[in-house]
Amino acid sequence: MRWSELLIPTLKETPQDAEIISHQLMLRAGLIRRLGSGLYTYLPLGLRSLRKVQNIVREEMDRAGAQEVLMPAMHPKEIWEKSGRYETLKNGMFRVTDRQNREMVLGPTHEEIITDLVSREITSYKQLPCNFYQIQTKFRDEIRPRFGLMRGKEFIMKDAYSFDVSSEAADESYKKMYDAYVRIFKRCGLHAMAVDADTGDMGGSSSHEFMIPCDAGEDAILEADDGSYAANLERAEGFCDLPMEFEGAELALEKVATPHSGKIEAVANMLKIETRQLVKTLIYVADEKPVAVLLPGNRDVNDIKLNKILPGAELADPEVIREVTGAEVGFAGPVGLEIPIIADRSLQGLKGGVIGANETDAHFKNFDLERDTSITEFVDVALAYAGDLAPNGKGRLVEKRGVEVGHVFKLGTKYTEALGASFLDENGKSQPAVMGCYGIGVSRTLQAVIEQSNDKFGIIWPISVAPFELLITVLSPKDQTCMQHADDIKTILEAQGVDVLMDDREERPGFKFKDADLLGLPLRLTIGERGLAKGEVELKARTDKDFEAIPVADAAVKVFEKITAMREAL
RNA sequence: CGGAGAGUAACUCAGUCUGGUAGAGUGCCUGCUUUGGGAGCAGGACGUCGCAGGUUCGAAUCCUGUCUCUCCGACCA
Repeated sequence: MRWSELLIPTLKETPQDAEIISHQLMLRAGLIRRLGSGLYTYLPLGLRSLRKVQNIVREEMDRAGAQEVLMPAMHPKEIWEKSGRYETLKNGMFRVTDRQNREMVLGPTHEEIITDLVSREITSYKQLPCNFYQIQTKFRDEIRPRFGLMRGKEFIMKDAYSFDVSSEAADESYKKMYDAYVRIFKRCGLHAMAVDADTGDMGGSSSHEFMIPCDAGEDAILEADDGSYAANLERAEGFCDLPMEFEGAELALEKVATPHSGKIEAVANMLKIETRQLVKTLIYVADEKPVAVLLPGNRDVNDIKLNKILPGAELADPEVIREVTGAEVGFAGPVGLEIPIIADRSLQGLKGGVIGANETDAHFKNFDLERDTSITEFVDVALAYAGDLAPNGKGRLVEKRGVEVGHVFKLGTKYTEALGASFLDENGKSQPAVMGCYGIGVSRTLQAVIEQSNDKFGIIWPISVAPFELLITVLSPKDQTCMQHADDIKTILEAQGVDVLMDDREERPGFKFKDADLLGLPLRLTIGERGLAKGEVELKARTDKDFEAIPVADAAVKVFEKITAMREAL
């Protein structure tokens, strides 16, 4: 196509409201424009790249045996009530009413919808396994949309749903999708990593997120330095160094005065000890009953883990704490408490610790966890930190940031039971199908590509998702010979299936080169009078420093070779 | 929703403290010159100063309210 016939509004200056590099470049290269917070128009170039990502996704889904469907974006409220998610997701959904005053929601995801379909259409084990996917706009009333396409109120997602006869079979389907995801991100030119993740509102037993490591990422990841383990911080398990024995391990409990020291740091300073020698005792209320949660003094509670152990638990109010411990906030300790005590597993074997004395302005030292108290349960409830030992005992955890571009879940029978998606097995017995769901943020993936691949001049597109594969920069569009050569080469290459953009604008060369680098198409062919005088044109990859002069007669062949090689490299 | 900041030309911003003719650069239009890394000259078009109210002889500027956008936290592909 000709540049002069496309809307490619490049910007010399960086728009004010774009913070991260990929967002800035998407605006500057004329890929997208904002309508409102979290709402973007894809301009011709942006749409071309988006389509390429979609096609890669489509090819790999088809290859993995999934069938494409397209479900409505607008759903009756009732179907969401069946799964119970109308309540849990309420605030995150856009809700609308029709003229009959019927309540509808704009779909944030489609587990309920596909399961409803499957409950009607899939009735026999002979029809399983099956896997349906769609590529569609999703609507979520995000608390805070940000970073352009990274988090929008409306975004394009590929969502797939598998149904199987058993959880073993479901594991197979999960594996297939997992492998397809690895291929998809690789083909998009992304360096993705899969990490253990929390299932959140989706429910189910386990999940992996596909993360693109980059500093602008919204998620924190902990990865073992030998690469043997990686997890979202929300989910990560880490071990502090064991055993936890400190000075005074053999001595009896001894009360010490700690006036005005209701904070871990203050006590540690006063007693001249490390914070990890202290035991943090937090009083929670779950099911209207108080529970004590014990952690090393230098650790914090992972709310997600805690919520799994004590659903709905919230930190107790000061009055409750006074009632339970008989002391002001800050002096709680496990000795003498009459409520259940759960302890983080890293405290196992603690000797010589310091705890609150359940008395204002006093602590105990020489605390021995096994000797001095009885723990109801040891659990993993602490937030993991960089520097912890990985759960497999190999390697130390290192923190990274990442963009979540995909998430695969094993859902079990949560939705199939709620919506009655059961089938008859070989014995004529009715069973709920075992489900999995698999999402890719297609529009987010597109931006992640740019976030991961750019330099100070602009985008560096991987050829698989570049809006065009080749840019022909015609330096003298008014010169008939230049234009004729450019047109000929373009025609030949287009006939061979190469996506060609020809910069035929009447602009000065420097201006066009700057735009070329900003757009970042993988290969550039420069045709100018100066080169043509020697019968040459110039070929340069976006990643090359210098161009290569080639005879104009060989240009089309040479470009096709290069493009083919670039395609094959992905 | 809590915290921080910003709304003035298509874009980047000055002007607001200390009220008195609406500004610059970039971009856009016309012409001439120029033509291998964001050219030069000349001319030109473009503003309800986010919106509403108030104070004042007079408001972009002061006051009140309100809306929008961006950033930091909880949500998530």
